[in-house]
Amino acid sequence: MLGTVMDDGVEPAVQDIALPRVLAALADPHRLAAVRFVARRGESWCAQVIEEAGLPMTKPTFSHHLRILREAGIVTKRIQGARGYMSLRKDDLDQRFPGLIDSILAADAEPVS
Amino acid sequence: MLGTVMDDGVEPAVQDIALPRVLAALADPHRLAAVRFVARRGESWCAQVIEEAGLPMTKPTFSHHLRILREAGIVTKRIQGARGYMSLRKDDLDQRFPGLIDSILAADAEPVS
DNA sequence: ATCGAAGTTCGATGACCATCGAACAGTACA
DNA sequence: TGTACTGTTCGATGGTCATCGAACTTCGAT
Repeated sequence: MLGTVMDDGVEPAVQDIALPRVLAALADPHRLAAVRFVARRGESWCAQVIEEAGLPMTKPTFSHHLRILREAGIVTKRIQGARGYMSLRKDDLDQRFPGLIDSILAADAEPVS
Repeated sequence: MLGTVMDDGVEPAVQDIALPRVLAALADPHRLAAVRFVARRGESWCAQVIEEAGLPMTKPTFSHHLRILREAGIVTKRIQGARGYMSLRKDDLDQRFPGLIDSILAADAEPVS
């Protein structure tokens, strides 16, 4: 059925992923760097992304960005123990917007300020 | 040479087109609708885009959006007579980010509010 | 139970942005 | 030479966003 929401109402279903929201989410260099990181390294937890991707921000700020990426339908979150693991929804994005994520990830990564 | 600016210093050279700026420019539904219009109809002047694309905004606001699209390297402007004609920089965008524009334009267009 | 670690939520703040009306600068035409 | 049209520039305004510190919750380990 259309319009179905996920468990906690944050992550949209595949058919509800909206292009402007995806583009807005990826337009932020820090969020783009985070997405690049999980695309290359696979499922990662928050502190790992912040540190190893070199994101110049605190945990509250990253939590804010994570929410935007989830609400856009770009990443999904899985909780295990005390950690929250995030991963790229590649199949869903490919189904909704074929070629979009690949062309974005193929672009040269700019250094995060 | 790298870093070269265009005639009026607004439109970037091909190698200076930056991905976050392109994504931010296309993240606005009104700008995306304008880009879709010129991609489908070819070179068009401002009043034509506003009216025929059904953009709910005044001329000053469209001029603002046009500037952002030009600064992002998405469209170019040509002045003839009293009119300013805008067109999509498809070849430059394809060279810089292969497949990006095609995947965006291939997505279903959402009605402009 | 206690302590530390992982993330989230909650204001608050400063910056940026979309929007408009008014005024302006060109161009075309009568 | 006016007159009408095209589009830009200039404040001003209301809204959204990225950022942080502080406080909180949950989990794991001691």
